Amino acid sequence: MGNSKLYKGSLNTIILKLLDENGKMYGYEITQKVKALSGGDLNITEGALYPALHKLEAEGLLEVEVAKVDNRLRKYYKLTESGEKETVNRLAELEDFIRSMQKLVNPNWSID
Amino acid sequence: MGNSKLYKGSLNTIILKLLDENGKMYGYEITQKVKALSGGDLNITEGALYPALHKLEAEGLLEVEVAKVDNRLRKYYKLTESGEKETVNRLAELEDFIRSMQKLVNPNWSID
DNA sequence: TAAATATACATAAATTTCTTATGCATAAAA
DNA sequence: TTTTATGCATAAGAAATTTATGTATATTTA
Repeated sequence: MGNSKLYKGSLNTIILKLLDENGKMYGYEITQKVKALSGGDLNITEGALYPALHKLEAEGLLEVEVAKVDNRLRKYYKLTESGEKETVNRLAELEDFIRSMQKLVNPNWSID
Repeated sequence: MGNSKLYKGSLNTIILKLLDENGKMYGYEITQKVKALSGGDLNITEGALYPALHKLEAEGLLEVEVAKVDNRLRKYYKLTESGEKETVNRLAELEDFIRSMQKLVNPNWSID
């Protein structure tokens, strides 16, 4: 990411969850969505995003569908069945992480 | 860490906050404290902890005091003045991260 | 009492994940 | 017509970690 607001490892979880919500998305679309949802706060760099997408695909969590729109290439990614299961795990891990951090660094925080 | 529950970058924040709460701690004590507070969920590996402590010290955020207890060496770390200020910043960043993840992956979570 | 575990530090090699810097190409806007 | 936006990609380097060791003393267990 362009700034220091995200912890390493969280990018994959973001990608998986966005795909889970939106069915299918292409790389550039993901960067814009993250920027929009975070109010311009978070910038996913291409150097981080594309390798991450390729790796998730190599792991069998995503599958690709190439399309040509306005004479420009797009690679639509969507979750595989295995990817959907893994998304559930990753989100649970994120919740665990947040709860752990809550206990460790701030007993005043909590998750609803 | 020995598990996949922690996002990279969070270790420093954990160390700073624990020292802020407990005044002074030594490395092994930190690993045990994290294990206890997380219910055995989180394991800080020595390979991650000691280099992190050395780096925080080199940055001037921690200072060391060596002690010998039961004929065994202990290195007590505590926050410097600069370390106390930085702890506030790191905790704020962690809050920002959690709020960002909340918006991105689960609109149902919130921080009190 | 010998062996295993706990306490306590440390570092080095490899891996993962990210940033920064490029590169290519087309479309739209200034 | 030059800049910005759209859209992909990779390579070099940095940062934080894992995994694998190494050393040493104290305590527990078989």
